[in-house]
This record gives sequence, structure tokens and C-alpha cells, in this order.
Amino acid sequence: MQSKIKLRNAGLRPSNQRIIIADLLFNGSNRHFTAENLLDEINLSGNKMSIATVYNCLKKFKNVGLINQVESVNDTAIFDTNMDFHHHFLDEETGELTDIKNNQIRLLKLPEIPKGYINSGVDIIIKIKKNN
Amino acid sequence: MQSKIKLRNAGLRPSNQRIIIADLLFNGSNRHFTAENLLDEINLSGNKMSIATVYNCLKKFKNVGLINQVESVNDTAIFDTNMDFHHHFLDEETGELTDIKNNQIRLLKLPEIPKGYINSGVDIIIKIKKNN
DNA sequence: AATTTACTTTAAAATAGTTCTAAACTACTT
DNA sequence: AAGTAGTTTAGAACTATTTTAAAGTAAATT
Repeated sequence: MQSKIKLRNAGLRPSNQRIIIADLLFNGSNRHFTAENLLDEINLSGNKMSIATVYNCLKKFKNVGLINQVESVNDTAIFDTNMDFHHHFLDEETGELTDIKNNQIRLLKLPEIPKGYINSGVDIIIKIKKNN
Repeated sequence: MQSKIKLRNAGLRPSNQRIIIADLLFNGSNRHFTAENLLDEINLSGNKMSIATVYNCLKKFKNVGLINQVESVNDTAIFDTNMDFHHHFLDEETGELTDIKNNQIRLLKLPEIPKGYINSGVDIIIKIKKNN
């Protein structure tokens, strides 16, 4: 029941549904997933939930900084439980994302942020495709 | 009628509709746009076209490398006629994209591309939001 | 403990962006 | 001029996501 505390700390009311999702997401293994992926996992774990709830929950989790939504052209939103600063390979053909370890890439010189704005994140996407 | 030649060089049959779109896109000014944006421009220019045609055409143009589709979480696909190597600021609140000049940013050290794959492009997105 | 209040969940409907279908059309080839 | 292969079209279909509004639940107040 770590999740209950985690949710409260994040300022979210720990409803049953949020706890179920948090238990699945923050067990140290999950990474990239879509709302549908997650619903499947929820069902496999013996729980039931409306897809609308999954979307609501992911939106909240994202707003409070528990998960990220990955920048990438994709018909489907992809979320990421890895909150470390890191970037992605994107397989152009399959849409699959994989992590780039942060020490594998380095950004030298950031551009000046437009006046009146602040930087709220950097996403680097390296598109790849099969070599044949 | 530059466009006709441009299309042929790209290996596309220069249909009326493609020429209309190419005339609008490759006049040296257009930058980021959606399918709907473009259809509005087409209508304003006194032409008519099905939205399906606009989508078909943009897909073809993208496949042959006349335009890019910008990587970014967005309900709507955003295309870019600027084929120079460059990156984007993304206003998180409005979804608006603006170019980062290539000399304003520099990537030091690229990660090793996974075995069997080749790099097919790099997109850097700097998310920004209003500072207040 | 009971009541109130505010937030959350839900199924179903609605919406938005995009793709598909299949018939009509048009550019190019022979 | 006739054939054929690619293109356009309106409308239907599809997919991911959001909205709606009613019912449910957690927390705050009594």
C-alpha cells in the first residue's frame, strides 16, 4: 500500500482505481504504455475499470508529474513511467519507443528561450528504421 | 508552373490537385500547417478539394521527402515545408510550434543506433510555457 | 456516527482527426 | 484513339479520446 501514500503526496485522492493503476505502474518495471495496454494489464490483474477512468487517471498522473507523455507522432498516446531525464529511439515503421540512456547523448548549447516563456522540458527523438 | 516539374522530379504524377497544393506550399513562405489549415488556404485561393485528397497528397509529399511531419504530441498532425535540419519549440499550452535555428542548438555525441537499424532523423523538441 | 460536500467513476454518446471504399475521373502509355 | 494505372471524391467507417450526467465514494463537518 505504498501507492496510497504516493498518491496523497502527489495531491491526488487515493481512490480504488488510482491505487490499482499506481500499483501496476510503479512496481519498478513498467515503462512505455498506452491507455489500452494499461487497461489490458488491469484486466489481467483481475480488476475491472472503464477506459474513461484509465484516461482520466493518466491525465491526472501526468499533471502531477507521476508519469510523462512521450512526444512522438503516433495515432496513440504513449506514456512513460521513467521520469529520469532521458530520450527515445522511435522505430518509424512500428512506432515502438526505446529509451536512450542519458549518458549516451549530450546536448551542447541550448537555444535562447523566447521572451516571456520558460523551458518546461526537452525531448530528443532519434528516428530509426530497419537497415535492409 | 514550377510545381509541375518539382512533382515530376519527386516521382509524383502532377495532378491538378497536387499542383494547387504545391503552389501554395512551395512559394517560399509556408511553414507549419495542418491538413485543415491547408484546405482553408486552398479554398481561399479559389480552389476546391476534398479533405481526403489533402490527406492523400500530404502523405505522398511526405513519403517522397517534399515535406516533413513534425514529431510532437498533438491531436492534429502538423506538417512542415522547411526541410532544412532544424528543431522546434513547442508551446505546451497552445500546441504551437516555432522553429529553432540550427545554429542555436548543437547535439554533441549521438547514441549508438541499435544493431540492424539506421538513423532516419533527429527531432529535438523544447517544450516551453508562459512564464507567469 | 450521520450529513454534507466535493471529487471520482461509469457507460454511453459525442467528437475529432484520419483512413477507407468504390465509383468516376484523368494523366500517361501504347 | 484506346487502354491502363494512378488519382480524386463524397461519404461512410474507424480510432483514440473526451464529454455527459447520473451514481458512487472519500473526506470534511457536524
